[in-house]
Amino acid sequence: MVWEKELNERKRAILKSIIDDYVQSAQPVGSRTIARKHELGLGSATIRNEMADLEELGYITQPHTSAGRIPSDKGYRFYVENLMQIHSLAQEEIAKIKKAMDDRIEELDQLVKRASVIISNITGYTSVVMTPLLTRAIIKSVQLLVVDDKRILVVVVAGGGVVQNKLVKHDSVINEVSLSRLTQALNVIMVGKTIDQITMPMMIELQREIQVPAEVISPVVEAVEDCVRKIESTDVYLEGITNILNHPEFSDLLKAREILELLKEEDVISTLVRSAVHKQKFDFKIGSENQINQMKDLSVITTVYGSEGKNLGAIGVIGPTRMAYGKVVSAIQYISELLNREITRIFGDDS
Amino acid sequence: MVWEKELNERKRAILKSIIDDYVQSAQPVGSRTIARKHELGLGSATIRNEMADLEELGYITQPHTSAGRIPSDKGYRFYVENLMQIHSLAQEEIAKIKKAMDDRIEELDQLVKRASVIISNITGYTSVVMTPLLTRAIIKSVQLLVVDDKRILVVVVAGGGVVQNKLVKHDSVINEVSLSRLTQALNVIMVGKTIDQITMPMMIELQREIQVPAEVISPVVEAVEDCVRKIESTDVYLEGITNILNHPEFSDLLKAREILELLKEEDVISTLVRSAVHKQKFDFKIGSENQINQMKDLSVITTVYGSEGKNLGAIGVIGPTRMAYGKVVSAIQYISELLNREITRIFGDDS
DNA sequence: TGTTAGCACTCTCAACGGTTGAGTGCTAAC
DNA sequence: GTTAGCACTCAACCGTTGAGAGTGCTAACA
Repeated sequence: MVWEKELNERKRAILKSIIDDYVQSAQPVGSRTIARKHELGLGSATIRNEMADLEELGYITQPHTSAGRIPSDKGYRFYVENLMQIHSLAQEEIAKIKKAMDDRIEELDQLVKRASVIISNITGYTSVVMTPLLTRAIIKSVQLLVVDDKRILVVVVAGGGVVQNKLVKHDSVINEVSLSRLTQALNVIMVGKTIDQITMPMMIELQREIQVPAEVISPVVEAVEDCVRKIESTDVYLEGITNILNHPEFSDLLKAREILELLKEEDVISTLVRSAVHKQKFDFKIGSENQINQMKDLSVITTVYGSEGKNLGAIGVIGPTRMAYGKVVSAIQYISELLNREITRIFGDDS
Repeated sequence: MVWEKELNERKRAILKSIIDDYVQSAQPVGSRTIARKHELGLGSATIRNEMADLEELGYITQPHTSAGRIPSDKGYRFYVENLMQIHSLAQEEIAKIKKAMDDRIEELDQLVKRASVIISNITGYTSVVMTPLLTRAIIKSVQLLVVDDKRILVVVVAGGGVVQNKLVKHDSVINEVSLSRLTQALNVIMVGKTIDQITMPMMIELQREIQVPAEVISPVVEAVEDCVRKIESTDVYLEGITNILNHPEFSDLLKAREILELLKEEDVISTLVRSAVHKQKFDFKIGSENQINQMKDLSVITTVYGSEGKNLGAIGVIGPTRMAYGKVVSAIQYISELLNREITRIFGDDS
């Protein structure tokens, strides 16, 4: 915090007033407005002088001469680090969240998606969530179920009780007995291991020992791999994309569309959120701090979630730089805590 | 078709020209434009007279005096029923579709969603799809897998190889043997039946016979019911919602947002599409033919899909009334045929 | 030395009014 | 029945203008 010295109490108060006002009104805020609305006990001329200083220091800018001031990215940055008030959620909001989180969801992915929906609803911005990152999942059990004579359902259960399944189609005739033998053999080989601990020789061995045609074994093994891949993979979801349109900075349709197109680019959002998972606690990316040029008017706030000190993913919101940071932070905080509790509940005593 | 008598060849040609032009340009089209662009061998004054007639008959309207004409809903209706040309897709479009449909998907829901994505891509409109309606699904097998000592995975396979699973949590200790006994008993009761053929007495009987605590049985049975419900339930998905913004009629942000809000209302879309499933072939809902007031500038084109003469659901597009009907119809037709083929493949010889 | 009132100046925005151009309806001639 | 010609209408464009908000600067005051 090099800047801290730079700004005395009064400048801070004024900067805070400017930002609070601007966030609320979306209009450049002038000296008179501040003198009137916020009780700083100062005349507008004094504030004018201070504002000139703040502008020189780069915390605020003027869209044009004779307009009020708006915060710069640097201003917002200072705000979130030093000035922002995190007012706790309103009682009715808490009730709303609790209600939405009410039904017990046992699946991890469903759970985080639900949390994302709630954040989007409460904040009125677009929320973003990364599904749990379960690297090197340990296989706990593999099951094969006969669906019909042409199809087998492969079910893989991994550590933490995460389940994936996949249908495989084959053209051989296969009876229950040999299938259950295959199931057993697969379990012997795979249980307790991660997918990359399972080597080719093992599979060849398997193929040799079991009297099941290769046309069945190889798609089944592939399906197991697929399932593990799905378990280990993380996706990034956005909720409430159209909330973007609710904010006047995007009332220009061209801009709005540009943003919407951008948000559809999975990988952009993905890298954005993924970087957050290594941080602790809250991570702010304000305006041009996002490398991407089209995002220079957007901010991303994320926090990590997980269980027992282990980060599993990140969750947060995307909105205009002119965002109600305090409110958003408190919402994310509250919901991510609920989420953590739920994850601990279902993930529980498990590795 | 009462109207058919109303319009002679020339009026039809002019109406078609107006619509074709307007769909392409989004501008009211004047008599001179038609006289020039389309070779009808008529002067603009003649066309002017005919247009006056067409207006009186309600096929076209004038946004204001001294502007060109735009088609009315009645005009579009006549167009799709009598005038529209269905030009087959371009070679590259076919290639694109084939490529996108390339990977074999075995899950029904995934498949129709994929088809929806393709339609949205090809047409540039928002596509809508209703997932397969499998009423009174016949249970083909129920499996219970131990995930860990607190959780059981319930897997239900229904007719057509549709699979659903659900995790259930319980607090009892239960061993493999009694679980497999429960599995067997469940199968004896349920296989070959629909969910509403399974009665309370059966379950009580089950509970009495098997030495498995009620704390386990009842959540398991509930989970089975849940799975069946999920199998039988249909959802409606939209793809490419933001495509709406690509059309000038929604360049008014207020209008655009209204539409986007509307499309978020699941039940609106749901009832819209659901009504289509009882039709045969294509169904057009043009502008105010949609009962909902906010949809008076939107058209919905749907067709049914299914396997072997059995309708499973509907798929189509939502776009502005000023839509390239011909192109959309050909795209939907082509893709739904592909979809039908795939469904027949995976659904196959099954009830 | 810090604060403030006053004033001239700047810039946006909305309203106004004239002009342009596309398109119509009507009439009269072919 | 068809068409050329003409007067008329109306939205869109554009430059002008005045109001309003806000600034920077200066001079006076505590």
